[in-house]
Amino acid sequence: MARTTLHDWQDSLERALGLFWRKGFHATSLKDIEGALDMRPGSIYAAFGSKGQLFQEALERYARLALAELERVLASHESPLAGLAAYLRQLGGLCDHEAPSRACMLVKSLLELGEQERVARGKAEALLAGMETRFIACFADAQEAGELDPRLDPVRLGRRLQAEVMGLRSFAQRDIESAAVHAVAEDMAASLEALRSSTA
Amino acid sequence: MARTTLHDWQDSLERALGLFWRKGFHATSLKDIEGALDMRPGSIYAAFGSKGQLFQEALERYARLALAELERVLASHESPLAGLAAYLRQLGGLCDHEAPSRACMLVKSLLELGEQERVARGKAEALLAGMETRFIACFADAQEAGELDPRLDPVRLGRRLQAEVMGLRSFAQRDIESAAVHAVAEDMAASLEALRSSTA
DNA sequence: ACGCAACTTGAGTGATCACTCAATGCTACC
DNA sequence: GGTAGCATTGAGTGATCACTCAAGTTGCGT
Repeated sequence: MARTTLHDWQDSLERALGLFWRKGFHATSLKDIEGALDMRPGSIYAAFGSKGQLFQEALERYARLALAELERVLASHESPLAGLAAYLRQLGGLCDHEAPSRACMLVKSLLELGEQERVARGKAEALLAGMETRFIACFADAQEAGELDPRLDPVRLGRRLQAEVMGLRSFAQRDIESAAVHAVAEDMAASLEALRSSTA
Repeated sequence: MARTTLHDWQDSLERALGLFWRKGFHATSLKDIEGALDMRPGSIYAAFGSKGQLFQEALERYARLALAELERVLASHESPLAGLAAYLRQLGGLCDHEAPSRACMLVKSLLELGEQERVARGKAEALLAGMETRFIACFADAQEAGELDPRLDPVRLGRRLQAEVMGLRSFAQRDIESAAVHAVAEDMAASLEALRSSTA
């Protein structure tokens, strides 16, 4: 029939994700994307539609990976609270690994995008809501397991945890010693563990 | 001698601050600024030098106002810990007032600016460090007043508080019910108050 | 071997970007 | 009232923006 595609869609998306995560939406130009994907404008538009649509695909991929990582950490711990605490402690190591940015791409997008980019902004909001939902489910699970006082509100705890993660990762974006980030993460994790019922 | 200035420098800066706070650095164009200040490019450049310098002036003004507000709340409470808790609870009302943005402009800038805007980014970092310093001083004061266990580390507590404020305000930027933000703020404030020494 | 169709190219689109500067307007002083 | 001199104007600068499309390239079915 026809010529085979030269570029792998997933791989191109991965490269674009790195760019957008590091530089944000507005500061990333099509020139940057052309360079990172080694593609010319025509191919990019044929594959992804527009800069905005490419950004949205990148957002979704980011959120999928972030949720998968959370699931991985949760699965490797015996209880929901222990899993969440481990997740926080792992975030304490943000400064120690190379990544496009230490801040959460969803938060960066939430703070950067305005009315002009309504659709992408809405996507970021929805993906953050998804993370919140997962956090809430963890606390509900902890209650079912008798790990958490049943009088506490999982929704409230989930939202607080999301705010703490947002704050921790934004704090890590500062030009600061790795130890400071580890310490903040440790304190947050300890607070979480302090919720554990003494009867559990 | 000469013609008197038509525009008030402080007032112009205030308008620019509102724009930058709401839309961020990249999404704010000189056209936007011309409109908000009712000034033509020549006047803007004569008064502020460049878009980047105007942004930096706005950042500094923002930080000065934010610090002043913190001082105001602290002064109106009898103890450092009570003041900080009140500050957090006040942030819970972010959704209830009209403001350019519910998120902190320093955090928005920290997450948005890259290597291209190194100077402005550095300024945002320095101003955040100033806020951190003030938080730390509060905890040190609380220890001197016997309000806080002297074995705790004020630096560590100050950083954790900054991360929580960053997170709370970023969370408030979500399209969410005001009550949810109030609840997160209340929980953070309660955690802070739980630090109070039983002997105080 | 060939021709079609899908993929890729890259010069070019108009719009908008931050910014400049010669001309003009205005006021304070003489 | 004249004028010295700063404030202001706004059309215009080259660069860059996101994006298009006709032409070229290539692999697959026949």
